[in-house]
Amino acid sequence: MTPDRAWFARDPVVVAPLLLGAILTHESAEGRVALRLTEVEAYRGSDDPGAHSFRGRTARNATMFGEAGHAYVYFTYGMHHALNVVAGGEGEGWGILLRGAEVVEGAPLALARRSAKPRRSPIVEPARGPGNLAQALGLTLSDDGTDLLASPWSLELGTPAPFEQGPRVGVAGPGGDGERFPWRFWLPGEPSVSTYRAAARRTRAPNAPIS
DNA sequence: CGGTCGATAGTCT
DNA sequence: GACTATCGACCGG
Repeated sequence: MTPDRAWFARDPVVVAPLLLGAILTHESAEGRVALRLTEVEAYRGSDDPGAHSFRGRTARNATMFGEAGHAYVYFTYGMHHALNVVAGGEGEGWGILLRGAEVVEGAPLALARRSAKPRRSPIVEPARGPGNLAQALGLTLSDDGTDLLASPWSLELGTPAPFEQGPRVGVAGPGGDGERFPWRFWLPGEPSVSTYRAAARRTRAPNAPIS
């Protein structure tokens, strides 16, 4: 089944696990890449300190406050893009971060799109982690706002499967008081699911050299 | 394994 | 000026 816009216009905590196993396909002049989603995270708005939309609409997160089913693509850490599907009603700022997927078609293209070529071991999971998933699709900020329910995208839900859930990766929230919600969902036993990491350390050691 | 750290630049205070 | 919805390398056990 191909979900419509109303399907996404719901609470992302409900929608996110339903996306597990879905096939998301992207077609471009370079070729086609199809992903089977294995790991996602739900983000809400004013009640979710871990969400980009927590403090309201800004230029960067504006897409999150728009129509459900569109892509919220952001750039972070000075080098990585990430892909979200906007969920809920307009103005709520809800979304679902796509964190991991099995590349079921177009693996050579997905690997060729990687900027950093492997130094040690060959890449076995081209779309493990949100940065790598976005890179496998060749996404940039120019893709922010694109409609995932229209060409060149297509989406087909999988059959419901058992999933697991736990705290979101790298989320601390303003104030650094840690993750509050178990809104990360994944398919157990999938190699394209990233390993858990808590939010990065926030304080530098006192007397650290300024170099 | 698990912990730690550098890269690198946009965003927000 | 600090932080970041990350990644991969490196190091110690």
